[in-house]
Amino acid sequence: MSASDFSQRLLAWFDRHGRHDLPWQQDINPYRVWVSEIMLQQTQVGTVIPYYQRFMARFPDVASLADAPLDQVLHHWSGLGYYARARNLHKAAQVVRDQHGGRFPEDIEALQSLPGIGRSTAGAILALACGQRQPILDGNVKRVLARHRAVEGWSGETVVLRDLWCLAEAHTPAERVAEYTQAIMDLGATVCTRSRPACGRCPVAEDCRARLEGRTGELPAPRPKRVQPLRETCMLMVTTPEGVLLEQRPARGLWGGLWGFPEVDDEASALAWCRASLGLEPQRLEAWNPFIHTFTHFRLRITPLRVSLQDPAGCVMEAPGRVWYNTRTSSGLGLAAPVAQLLEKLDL
DNA sequence: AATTCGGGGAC
DNA sequence: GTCCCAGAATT
Repeated sequence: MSASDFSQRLLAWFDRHGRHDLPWQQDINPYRVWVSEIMLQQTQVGTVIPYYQRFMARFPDVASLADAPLDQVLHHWSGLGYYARARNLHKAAQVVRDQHGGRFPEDIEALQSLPGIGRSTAGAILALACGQRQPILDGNVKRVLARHRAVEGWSGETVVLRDLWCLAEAHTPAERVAEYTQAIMDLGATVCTRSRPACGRCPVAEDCRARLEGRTGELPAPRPKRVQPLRETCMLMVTTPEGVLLEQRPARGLWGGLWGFPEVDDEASALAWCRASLGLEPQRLEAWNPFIHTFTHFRLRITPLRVSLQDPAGCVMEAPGRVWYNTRTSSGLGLAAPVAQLLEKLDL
């Protein structure tokens, strides 16, 4: 069975059963495809759609994104996770503005040199928005190809990834490449699903090795398990009539560039923090129930500690990277999910 | 080559 | 609860 036959069957299937009404499939241009691809990295379509619509309403083109403050970009990203994506998106928009005359480079190498754009995202932009024959290799394509050709091993291993890229390259057609690219992703998302694939509706089932060998349940191979470490932190919620204290986190690392509560190790450190950073001795420290926040690679046990200051006189209010957050006056800040959660409960 | 980046949907 | 999603950058 030839590669061209594979793409032909996918295209015929796509015409009838593919998705044609996703937001980023309307008014297609490199910018709109780019933003969608970044948001969709490690994030499901259903989660992305409302974020995408808000983001495009506020930043309709690359110029508006490049000219916007990073805080606003992070604000529109709040809750989506992987915040380096938003920082890179903003930075890349400025590179496009300053070094490419405000137009997206249509060259795979130039595209890949932009922050946040790797091989698959560059290929997706050029295939979907420019009609260039470029392969992609996202989670959907990996799953479809690994099953169809019975590729053994986890795609996190270099050799497996190399094999999958070769297959992706070989299967990508010269004609109708944009539709093919959408087709193989749609197939992975709606038919060749991770669990219980609908092989009865698959256009390439007849020569799918995983199906023929009854191995759809074991291909593609899952990533090896690892025990998730448990870390602990206390989030200090200092409230005054003016609002609650938030600090901006360092640009790099976890929740980079977002605003959050000051974090300390324990209650003793909390008292020390108040003395050192606010210049006062808190009368009362109210510990809320701890809760667990789960990340991809560890779990975080968060103990909220509330310090209520009725009269903040004598307190150090102003400092760089510090705001007194209040739902009436503060908005447009990027907040990590558990911080947003706690702010809701504080009900300022 | 292995680790680090979030949050939520699906099961 | 587990797994992983339209991955890329960093070490």
